[in-house]
Amino acid sequence: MESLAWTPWRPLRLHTDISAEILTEQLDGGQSFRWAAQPNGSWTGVFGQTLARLRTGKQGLEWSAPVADAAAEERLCEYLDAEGKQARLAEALPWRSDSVLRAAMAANPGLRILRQDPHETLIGFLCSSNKRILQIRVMVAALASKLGRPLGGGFYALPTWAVLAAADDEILRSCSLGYRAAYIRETAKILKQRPQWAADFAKLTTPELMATLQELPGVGPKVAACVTLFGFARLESFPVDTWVVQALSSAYGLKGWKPERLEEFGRLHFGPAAGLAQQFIFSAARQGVLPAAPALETKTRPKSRK
DNA sequence: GTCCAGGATTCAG
DNA sequence: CTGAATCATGGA
Repeated sequence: MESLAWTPWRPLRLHTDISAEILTEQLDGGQSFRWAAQPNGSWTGVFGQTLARLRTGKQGLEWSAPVADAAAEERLCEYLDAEGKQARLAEALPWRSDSVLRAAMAANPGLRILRQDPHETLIGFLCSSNKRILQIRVMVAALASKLGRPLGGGFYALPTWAVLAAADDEILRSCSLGYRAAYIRETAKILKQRPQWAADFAKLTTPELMATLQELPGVGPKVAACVTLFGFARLESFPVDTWVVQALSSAYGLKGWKPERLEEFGRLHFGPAAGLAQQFIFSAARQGVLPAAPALETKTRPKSRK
């Protein structure tokens, strides 16, 4: 393996500083599947064509990148919302009147949506159906290392649609994709014909973008919502997965609601940054720190405790 | 061996 | 149209 020259660690000034725990939640909490924790506690990952390292030090967030990549810092600032666009959106969420959201935000203060590349987001969530986050990361890592462009140090960018469309069946199968291999393959066949797909899609309104994404094989309502949220920075998009269904059912008392109706509830209740609220609730639910529904709304005896 | 996983698609009613 | 079965794979 070729050795790679890294820049020294340097501070990355964020509008809202984040702790080591929040950094972990952002990089490894199901938004991106491209970051790996190193033994020394730092993170190494790829976003777009950029390879970088991140860690939290005494001065706050610190970064390092291959010395050859002069644009890495600027890309990291965009990726991590260093400017703080989401701080204002988070403040405007209805946490004052919503104790569940307030608890979820308090559990992960400063948590933000990563500003990801559409291509990597679509590949990641095409792999996501019926899989755990850890396994999705393994699948995506295999696609990168077997078919992607080397970035040095044993790291790889994700393969292009053209490469994926032409990839040998054995290679795809060896990535543990299961039935999702067909999703990747068929979507690749379509998108390799239009290299400007991401720029074209970015011009669409969010409802149009959602509908257009769902024309792709393997993209349903939830995957489309994740791609619009994480890959196209549509903060109003509200993905409803199994965790959100469970969380809205138990914490908001919306029992038996179907995903489509829960998505509408999320967008109406949380507003322009519903996707950011969703990420707080998703993370809190996975961490098991989401409060239960108020006793008034539960029909069973309110006093039964374990 | 059984069950389930940041769901989507296909099929039955 | 809605709801259930099916999909391939790995880990608990």
